[in-house]
Amino acid sequence: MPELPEVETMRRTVREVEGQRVLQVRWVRSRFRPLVVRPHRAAICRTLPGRKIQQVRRRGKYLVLVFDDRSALAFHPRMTGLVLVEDPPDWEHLRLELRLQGPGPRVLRFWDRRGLGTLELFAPGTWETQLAQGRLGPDALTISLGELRRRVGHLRAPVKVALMDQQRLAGVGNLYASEVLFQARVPPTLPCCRLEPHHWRRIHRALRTVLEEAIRYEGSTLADGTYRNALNRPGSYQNHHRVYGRAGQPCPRCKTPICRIVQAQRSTFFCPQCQKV
DNA sequence: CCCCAGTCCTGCGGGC
DNA sequence: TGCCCGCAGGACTGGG
Repeated sequence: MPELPEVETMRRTVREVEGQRVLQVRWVRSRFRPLVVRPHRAAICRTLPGRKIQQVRRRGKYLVLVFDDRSALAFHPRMTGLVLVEDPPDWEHLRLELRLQGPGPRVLRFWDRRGLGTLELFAPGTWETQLAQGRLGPDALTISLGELRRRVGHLRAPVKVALMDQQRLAGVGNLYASEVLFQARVPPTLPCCRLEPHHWRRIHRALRTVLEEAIRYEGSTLADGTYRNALNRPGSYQNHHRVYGRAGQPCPRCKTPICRIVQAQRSTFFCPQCQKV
């Protein structure tokens, strides 16, 4: 579930590790399948100890620790992963601890209940070309209108499905795709290539307003309670969702019941009245 | 290039 | 009470 607003909130709350030095890498064994690590654990154990954490960055849904030798460690939380400097929700799903030295937090943890999250080490000076430019599209928070149209405007895919393609624009997942399209008053099923310029202007504006609003509320913590920022605090944007998870409830704009449909095997929520062509 | 279905994983809640 | 099943979905894979 962590999408751009949740990972950005993680970044802001984990920034106090900047300037700290890594003392030790500790892989936590459990009954669950081991954490997926690229290229492999030995490389991380060899590289990290002694390195100073220079910056904590975010790109799309990835959180990136950039070290003093320009090597970088990217956390990808996927569905249930958390990066924490406080105690985790439980101890049995703790996957990794970095022991830290310095005036700030003593430890940085990666916790993941479902184990879909990944960890990836990048050689010095390579993370931006490999991850940020290679694998991901421009960040959804800062993408320009022209770039948005150039990257998705020609597709026959439904606009909601296209907005979630991380190679085209990075950071929007299932929850915020529905919220953005409601805010933009664009039907989620409309093929990208049938959208008009005014649709793209509204989508571009809604990307900024919805994602920034969600960041202000520190992201969404759904009913399962999983999502927490690095200080183990839940978000509150779930109290401001207009359509996500609200099937059958009245649209906040026109009171028409919100619809739920399935697109690309995922739930989409929208208002059939407000979101018309 | 494009698009779709299947897969990974764990916890939870409904049905019986 | 216990068990089975479906569901949640990000990103990757393989097929057409």
